[in-house]
Amino acid sequence: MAINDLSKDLAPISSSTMADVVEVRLREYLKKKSFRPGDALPKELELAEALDVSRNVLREALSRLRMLGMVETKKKRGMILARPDILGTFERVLDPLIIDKETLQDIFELRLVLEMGLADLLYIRKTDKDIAELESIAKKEINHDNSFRIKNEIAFHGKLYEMSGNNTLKRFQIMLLPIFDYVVTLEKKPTRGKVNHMDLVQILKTGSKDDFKKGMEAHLQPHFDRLK
Amino acid sequence: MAINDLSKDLAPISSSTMADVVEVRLREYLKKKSFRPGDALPKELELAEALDVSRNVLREALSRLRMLGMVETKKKRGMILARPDILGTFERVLDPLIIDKETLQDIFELRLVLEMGLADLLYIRKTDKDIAELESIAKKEINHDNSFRIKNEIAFHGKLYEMSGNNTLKRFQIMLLPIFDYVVTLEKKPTRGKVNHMDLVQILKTGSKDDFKKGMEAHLQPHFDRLK
DNA sequence: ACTTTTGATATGTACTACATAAGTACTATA
DNA sequence: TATAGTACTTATGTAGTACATATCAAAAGT
Repeated sequence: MAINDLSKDLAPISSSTMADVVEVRLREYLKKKSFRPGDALPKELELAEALDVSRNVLREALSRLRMLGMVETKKKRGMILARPDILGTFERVLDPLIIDKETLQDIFELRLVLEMGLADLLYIRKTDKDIAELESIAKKEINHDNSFRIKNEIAFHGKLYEMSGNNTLKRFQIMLLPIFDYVVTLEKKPTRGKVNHMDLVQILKTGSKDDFKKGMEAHLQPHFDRLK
Repeated sequence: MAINDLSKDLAPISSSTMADVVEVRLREYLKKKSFRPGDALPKELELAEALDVSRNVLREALSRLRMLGMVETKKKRGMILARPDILGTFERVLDPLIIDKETLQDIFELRLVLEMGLADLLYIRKTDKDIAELESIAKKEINHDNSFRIKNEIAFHGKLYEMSGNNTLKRFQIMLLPIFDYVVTLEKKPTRGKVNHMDLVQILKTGSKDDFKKGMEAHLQPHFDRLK
């Protein structure tokens, strides 16, 4: 970790290419001029000239901003500022095979934290219709083989996030899921909490928020037991 | 006219540029060949030729992967696969001024969820030393003006995340903080829960995990009250 | 007044050329 | 023989030119 910090502090000296600089400068420029989404930006040639770089370099920087969704370009109309999809960029680097072991573990824990903290939103926003849907999901997992149960596990918890009424949160957890599964399958022991999905549904129907928190804790207990 | 409208509806098919395609192809390629971080990649010219695009286009795509930290390049050595910093990319688009209102609200809630779910990790990993540090932070906020209290608020909750022993989580919340503050300051009413920081420290010292969860809930209650 | 055509223009793509840094091989000297 | 130094090679970084393509705008024709 100390090494990590060090490399972060010292790296930029050699690693700053023109495209890197231009990317930063452009970002500063967009912020400073406080463009609003939809506003038109100067032409490539004007920007390149103003920054005193080739159009090539400028386009490499623009390509990054385009990927992030910060700008959009059309053939004649030019460039306009756009709203980046904050999770879309995240998704691109979320590959279990690339992420280092510590971070994988961190993400595994992160999802546990989310799951545990979900109760408050749930009890503010849950509806009878939601609970009915959740119940039908939970019912399906009875009398099915293991591979089905995994899919259903995803559906169940996904529905929980959906019930939170927070779309960003839901998308976030969907992205985290492969990582979570990856870590879970690394440890081969099949985990089964004392509280199952149907129990949780029952609590949601008639129980208090505290009941649900305790239920979820019991449901996830096998995962927590592995932490140290 | 109907045909015209139709073509408008169907247009987006061709809206991907070469750089977009190459970016995807490269990512697939890296995945398929299951390169490990540190492995050397083919030269730009070879890649460009294989993909049948100009070096320009290839470099625009590479520029994106470089930004994400997926590849690193050195002058003669060529390119190597690297570990992307999954949060670094996130940070780039996390600007309250760009994000739309709904997402801002989502992120606000996301942080509340994290905060509420933190207890389990905390009670697995907290140490006396941590608690002592947390207490000293909490003590400082007595007899100070409001601007100081905000800074201290950040320090206190930051320390909580640190105590979770999850570095990714801590960095994540640091990035979320400006958004959180932004939303909080939008609603001008100064919020103050029934449980303050010193109370939370006391609970951490002598109370149970459940006590802490209830304490945190009371601490954040003013925020939850605003949700609907 | 409406449609068609034409022209202007900004981005997308390709190609060339050279600078620069970094590895490699070869040579000279102790 | 070992070492240091030098020249060469090579891959990326940057600049510049040229042309394709799509789209907006205005002129032209009905």
